[in-house]
Amino acid sequence: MLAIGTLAKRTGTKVQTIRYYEQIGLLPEPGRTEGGQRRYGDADLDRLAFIRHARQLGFTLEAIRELLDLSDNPSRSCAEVDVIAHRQLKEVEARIARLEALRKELKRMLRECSRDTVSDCRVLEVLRDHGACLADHDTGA
Amino acid sequence: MLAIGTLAKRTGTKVQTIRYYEQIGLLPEPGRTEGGQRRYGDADLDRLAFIRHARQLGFTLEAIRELLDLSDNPSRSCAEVDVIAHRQLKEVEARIARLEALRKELKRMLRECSRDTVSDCRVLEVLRDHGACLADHDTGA
DNA sequence: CTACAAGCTACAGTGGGTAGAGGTTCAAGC
DNA sequence: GCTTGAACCTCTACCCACTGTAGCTTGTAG
Repeated sequence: MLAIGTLAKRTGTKVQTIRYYEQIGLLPEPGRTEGGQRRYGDADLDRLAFIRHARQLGFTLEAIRELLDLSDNPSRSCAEVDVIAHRQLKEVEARIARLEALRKELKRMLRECSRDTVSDCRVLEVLRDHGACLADHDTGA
Repeated sequence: MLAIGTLAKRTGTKVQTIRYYEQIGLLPEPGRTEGGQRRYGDADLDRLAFIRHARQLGFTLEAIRELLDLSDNPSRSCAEVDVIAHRQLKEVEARIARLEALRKELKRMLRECSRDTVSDCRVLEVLRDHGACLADHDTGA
């Protein structure tokens, strides 16, 4: 049986984060020593490793909750997992597209900057006047 | 003079967000009607437009605060603005790189999925076992 | 003059944790 | 068996950048 600190080290998680996952019901309540300290088994280790890995791939805790539910029911269709992973892929791709647009505009701003005084700084000018901006980020909320 | 709702519409900002910006000192306290309602002028409109545009480019409110300070002192060196914009560019590029790695791994997972039952789902398998993962995301905290 | 949209303040909640205060327990060394 | 101190416990508050709600007041069009 592992103490919380050992589990933390093994999975590269902060101790507080483990308690947080327990609090929101992502990890089951573990057994306790007589003194009230948490003790974990191998199943907990696996589950936490799964969570951390999914987090590293950018899945939200809600998505991870779904994945864990599916994982606990081995007979259910893999298609449901597929849907979640696809959704995540789409989101990652959307974020990349958005960031690429930002990158482009930032580079353009910097390239055109005369590097003199603020009064004729191209960067500030672009920020002031959206019309001078070529990026296709939306002006709406 | 504009009421807060009009200013909100003109800049594509939520009313609450404008009040929030005032609260944290990003927008100056505007004049008020006798009844206590905020009224804004053109300077406020420009300042808020600047803030929103910088937000769309991913600048943090702290960075925007710095940019606004610089913008208010036209004689200062443009180089300081340059530093902030460069910092932002680096951050955007780092985030893109990270997301590209995630995208690659997600695609690989999905490509290899047999689409049968959960018990032999490749996606879950990869999540379970980091060793099966090719992505170079760090395993540490 | 009345209706009601739009404004006001104050506070709570979001996601995904992180940090600290103040107290208790475990395990190793003597 | 006793002491020490690292690691544990709970509880609360904080981070960013907002967003939403409750309960009330003000402005304006008809």
